[in-house]
Amino acid sequence: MTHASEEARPLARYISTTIPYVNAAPHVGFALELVQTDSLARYYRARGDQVRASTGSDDHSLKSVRAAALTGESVTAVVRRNSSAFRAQGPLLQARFDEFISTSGDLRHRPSVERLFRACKANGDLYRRAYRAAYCVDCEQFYRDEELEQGVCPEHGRATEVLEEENWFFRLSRYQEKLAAAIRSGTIRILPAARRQEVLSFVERGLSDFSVSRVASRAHGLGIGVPDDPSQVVYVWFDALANYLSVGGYGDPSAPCEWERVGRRVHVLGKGVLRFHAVYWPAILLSAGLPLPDELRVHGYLTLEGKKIGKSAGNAVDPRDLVRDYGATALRYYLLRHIPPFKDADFARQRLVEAHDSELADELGNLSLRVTSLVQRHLDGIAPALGEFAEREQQLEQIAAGLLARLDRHVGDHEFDLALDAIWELVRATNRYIDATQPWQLARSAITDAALRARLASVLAVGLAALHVLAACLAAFLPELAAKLSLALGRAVAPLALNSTSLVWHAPRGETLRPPEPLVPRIRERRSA
RNA sequence: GUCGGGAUGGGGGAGUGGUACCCCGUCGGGCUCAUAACCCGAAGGUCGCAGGUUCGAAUCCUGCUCCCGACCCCA
Repeated sequence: MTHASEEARPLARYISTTIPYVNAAPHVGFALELVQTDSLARYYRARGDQVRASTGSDDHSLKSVRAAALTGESVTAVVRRNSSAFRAQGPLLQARFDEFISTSGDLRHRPSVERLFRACKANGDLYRRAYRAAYCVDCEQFYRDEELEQGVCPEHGRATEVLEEENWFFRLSRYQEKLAAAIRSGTIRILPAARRQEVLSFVERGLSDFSVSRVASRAHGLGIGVPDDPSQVVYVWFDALANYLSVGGYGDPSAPCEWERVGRRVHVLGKGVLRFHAVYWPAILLSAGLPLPDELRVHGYLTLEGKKIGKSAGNAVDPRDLVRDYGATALRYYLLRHIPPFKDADFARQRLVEAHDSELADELGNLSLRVTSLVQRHLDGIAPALGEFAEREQQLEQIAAGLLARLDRHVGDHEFDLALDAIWELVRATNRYIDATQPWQLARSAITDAALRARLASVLAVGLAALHVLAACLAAFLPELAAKLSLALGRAVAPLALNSTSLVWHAPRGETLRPPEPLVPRIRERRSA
């Protein structure tokens, strides 16, 4: 056995969320992105890939300055508080990230931004240019003429003044052809296809250079200084996008960073920041001589009970409240199965509760309980071995065995709703199988009939095998529930590997089941008559 | 204004050429192992409107109506 080749498996996937501004606490919209991204990461880990999943916070936005001004806090206090609130989102939602990049707090970030800036500059893509535009002192930002109402700031209704300053600009125009080609060819795969078209037509309409720095004196101490030009700070978007490099150690030039080594680079993002990820970011990477992202998965936005959500709109619901009221599993389930992955949709608590109760509790939870109860009562709680497969068993086996290919396809296409639909076909088929075989009837005659006794054991073994398959499949999406199901079936941990969904593969092995109890208690008790 | 998305039975969603599908809800039945859960069946849709292509369209084309979004920022 050679020693040198015994390296760790190569990193197959880097998967990221965007890093949100921290001018306010997190809301459900970002929870959607976290849960989608986490499910993706967990799924590929279960399939045997080495995965690095990252999230973080963008601490250098001037919006935080305004948020602080409103409450009278210091900017650093606002940033620190909200950044840690975002950091807590992962554990809250059972979303497991390997990295959390805080752009102000993570020591790897600044050198990464600096190196990226220098790389673009060395390639001749950064230049200084005068910028002259209307400026609102209250907003502390520039406006284009068409955004103003007769020279008056739309936010504050006060007259703007014309200001001129020098900024660094990025030669985006130079990359138009390469970007168009990369997007058209699928080198950068953009999901859904409609978003790809959108970006493509934007690129083909012509790209103009964009500013990548601001005057430092107006930055309120936020941001990263432009290398060799202390009068400027790096523009917040250039800064924020670089977080995807910081994760992999790009700031340290002594070794190739992960971004360069990883098999696939996958970004999950909201439609509002598509342009930054599909145009500016790839152009910056091209300039710096770094590989392009491989996939951009663009989700839609949520409304909340029909109303627009916004960190600034004030109606944001704290995901902590949702988890407190319904549990992380219910929230994840609703977001994954009932929010279409790419489209705008309405988040409605009532539908969350209905989905949880009828699908998780009634269909899946009850299935688990009825099977384990039968095993407990008639087989002393010891999982029996599989017997001969007749037609019914073969039908169920077919559904189970075909599941993995469907999951691969749907997760590959970011269709979490369809992935869960596919899993639920097995849930429903297994309920039907139990109804059709009527193990409780078999048990009645089994006392005197050895053949029926064997048949009973076999039926319940099939039921248990199906539950094991379900636990394995659900681990990526509902990790806590999957673990609980595994435990109920007598296996200590949730299955990590998802190599097969065949019932035979997952056949019980004599485990001693736990005393049966409801797997998923209903949120809303249904008690009538 | 420019660009884009959507309109499917009471509610929410699938469905890009071949008898319209899933979940909830409603009604009826079965079962009784189970969280009054599970299973079966039924009612309910001219798939926004009008044309067109086609042997055949929710699905392709044209026009129209309505809703929403993006174009400054936003997950």
